[in-house]
Amino acid sequence: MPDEWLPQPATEDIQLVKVLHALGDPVRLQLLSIYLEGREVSCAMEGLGLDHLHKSTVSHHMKVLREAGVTATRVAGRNRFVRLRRDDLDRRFPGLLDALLKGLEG
Amino acid sequence: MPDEWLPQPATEDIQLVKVLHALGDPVRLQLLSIYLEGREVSCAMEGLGLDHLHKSTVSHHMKVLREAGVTATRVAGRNRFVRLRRDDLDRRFPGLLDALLKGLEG
DNA sequence: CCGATTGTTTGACGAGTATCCAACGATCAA
DNA sequence: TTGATCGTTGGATACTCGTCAAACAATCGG
Repeated sequence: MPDEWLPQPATEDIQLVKVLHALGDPVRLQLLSIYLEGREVSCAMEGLGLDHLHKSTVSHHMKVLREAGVTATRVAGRNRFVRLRRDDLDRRFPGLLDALLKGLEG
Repeated sequence: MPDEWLPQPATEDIQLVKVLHALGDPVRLQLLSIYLEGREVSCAMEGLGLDHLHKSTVSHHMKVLREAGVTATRVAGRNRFVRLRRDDLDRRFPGLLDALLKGLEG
């Protein structure tokens, strides 16, 4: 059985204001910095700096990022592997992710 | 008497998460697109696409942008002239404003 | 001085949101 | 099948936020 993907907006439907709103939160910006490392991340991974939050809270933030078009989620068994929609975002908002990456480092 | 400026965070104190939060609102993103044109804008200017909002609401949004470090406000008589802190933002988050400008056009 | 203009402040209200907890469904392992 | 794991969903709660309205302060023009 092939992998399934959770619903997400089409590339051309990604709206800047929703992306900015999604990223204008400390927890979700922390998630972004994790995703920017390029790994596919599972929800319950530890050591992400989110251990102080309930799992349902993290799940909520991941949903916000997905619905804003920032991330894509692949369902494989019990696990959901989340990754950045880097190509889509780079095409839609060129330079934005690069600038955010720099800003998160500095 | 020289111009006065409303209080604003120092360049090195501008935080990415606060900038993104400030811009993650339709009205404030509209204000940004106006400021990006480079003009100094007075609060009660008409034809900015904000005629549907109460003046106190616009004032509130302008305050949010200033406290996030996005704009600077110069007080001259009854008027407050708001401009982008382009140099500060470019130094702190290189490429961010350029990417936003592109994203607002497209 | 007086009235009009410009913008802020305060309070109020409704909507949205971040968080936790408990319960649940689905999946995997033994 | 049984139990454990992964993540979502719903309710509850407290907090934030966007908006308007009214009052206010400061300024400018006559």
